[in-house]
Amino acid sequence: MSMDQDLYLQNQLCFKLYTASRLVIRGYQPMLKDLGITYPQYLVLLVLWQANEQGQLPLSLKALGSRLHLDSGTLTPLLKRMQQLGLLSRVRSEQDERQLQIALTEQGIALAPKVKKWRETLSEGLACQQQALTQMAQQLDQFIGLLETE
Amino acid sequence: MSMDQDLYLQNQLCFKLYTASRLVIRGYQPMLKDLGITYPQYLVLLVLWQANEQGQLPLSLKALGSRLHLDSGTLTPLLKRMQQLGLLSRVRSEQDERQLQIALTEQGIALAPKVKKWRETLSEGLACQQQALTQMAQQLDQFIGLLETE
DNA sequence: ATCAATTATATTGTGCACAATCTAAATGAG
DNA sequence: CTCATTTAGATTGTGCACAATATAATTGAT
Repeated sequence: MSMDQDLYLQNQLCFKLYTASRLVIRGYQPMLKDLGITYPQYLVLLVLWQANEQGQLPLSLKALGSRLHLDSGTLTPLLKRMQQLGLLSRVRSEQDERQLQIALTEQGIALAPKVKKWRETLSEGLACQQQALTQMAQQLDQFIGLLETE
Repeated sequence: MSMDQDLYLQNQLCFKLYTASRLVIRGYQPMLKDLGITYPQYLVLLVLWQANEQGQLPLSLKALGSRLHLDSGTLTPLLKRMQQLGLLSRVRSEQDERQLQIALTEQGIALAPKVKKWRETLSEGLACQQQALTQMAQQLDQFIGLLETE
């Protein structure tokens, strides 16, 4: 009847990641509610804001998906909802009609400064832990790197 | 037009957590497919296996939910599916009819040794990184602690 | 004892994730 | 050129997450 502690929930790295991720997303809810978007939609905007600043818009759905590690089954309906909200445009490429070109609208661009203000608030609660957070972020980068290349 | 790098996707701890979590879950798919369950169902089994070993079964839905940080909206349908699979039982408490008592069936108990075997395979790929993983696990524990008590 | 408040779970509705499959456009070897 | 192959997205179906609300059992103050 004995089972060793390999199978205890609290010893599982996968569970820690899953929990930490969900709790962090919960922390974003006040901001997301204010912006009228969801968390994955916020991640899409982060990609598009950076691409916009670097003159890389429009971005194909595939390019967006590879940055987020999400496929068309997830992104197609998500991007349609964001289009409905007026945050982005979805247009077929003329050179290659298979490709869907995603670009920001003025309304989508206009959310960036709001997020900047919210982030100043968000970070206060964790500011004292800055060094630990930086270290964890580095380790997560290494870890994700391992998983990506497998 | 300049936006500083606070809003770059790859600088967001939240995105790293979200990605790492999803990629790890993908790594579990071969095992989960073999067992015929999903990842959240696997986490439920981890809780129940440990509770069983410690003589704590049955567990109320609330007790299960507090360990997993999940509420009844998620767990009620999930546990019904696991009941359909024959992995656990759902019975109302006689002392307090509001409570739903969850217990393992023989079939649910029988999956544990299969998981043990799969875990030996899974860990091989990451074994060389053991120290880094342990350190990250500790940091995630601290981090989750911060988020839980807020 | 009674009823307002609390507690445990269920239900409803929205939005991801993701596997599996489908469609249509582009490519490339012959 | 032509047809098999590849590629980009869309679609379908299942199963979470979670907010909001509903329901029914229990508790507690009076």
